[in-house]
Amino acid sequence: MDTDKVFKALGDPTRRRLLDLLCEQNGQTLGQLCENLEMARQSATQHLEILEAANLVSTVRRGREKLHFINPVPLHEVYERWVRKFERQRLTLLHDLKKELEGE
Amino acid sequence: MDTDKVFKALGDPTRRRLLDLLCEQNGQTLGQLCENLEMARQSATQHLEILEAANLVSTVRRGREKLHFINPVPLHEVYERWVRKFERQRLTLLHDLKKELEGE
DNA sequence: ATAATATGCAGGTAAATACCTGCATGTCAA
DNA sequence: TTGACATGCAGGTATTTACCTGCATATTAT
Repeated sequence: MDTDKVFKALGDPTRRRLLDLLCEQNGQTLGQLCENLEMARQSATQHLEILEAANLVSTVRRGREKLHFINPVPLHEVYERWVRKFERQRLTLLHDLKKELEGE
Repeated sequence: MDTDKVFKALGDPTRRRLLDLLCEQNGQTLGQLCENLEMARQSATQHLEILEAANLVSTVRRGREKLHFINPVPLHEVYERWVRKFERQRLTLLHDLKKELEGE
């Protein structure tokens, strides 16, 4: 997994909106997705390319249409490998802060 | 929580590195953090300001030093409110894909 | 007091990013 | 086959971003 691509992809609100839309209804076409965004089709295409490069979205052609499917695996991997390690800190934060303020 | 600020903050590898450094040792000064980055102090300062604006880092002044503490709460909230909703999709993805390929 | 240290502030530049318009290609339906 | 439709491709621009240099301020130690 390319962690940087995943985080960069998630760093834009339009792309998170696209993932939201696919979460509501998976397998939407480019046109369908565009109806819910306030931007030109080409802009949406670029966002979808970034999501696809991050492996957050997979596509399948059906005739002249392109269907988009969400892939939640990278999200879960990001959580497993990156977010969880910080959760331990929640318990020790106040303790560390107090110690530091006391001059260690 | 400002979701956009959190995601934008996490979208940069230097800022994720800073969070990693704080995870290893909480409460580091700006100078300590800079020793582990290959960039000017002012650049690191800007990154830390972004992390602070996203509430991922809190700071405390001690004399002429500025101590930085990681705050994992926004990360956990991002996970709770945003990542979890996509996990359900993991089970239905293949099913949806198959249905779509068959022409629905 | 003064020198060293830690950080803050004010810009300036180059690259990345997000957006667009215009035209081309491929597919379906009448 | 021809017109309508869905998407692809090639640029162009304006904003944002990441980085820097130079100088200012505040704190500590001698």
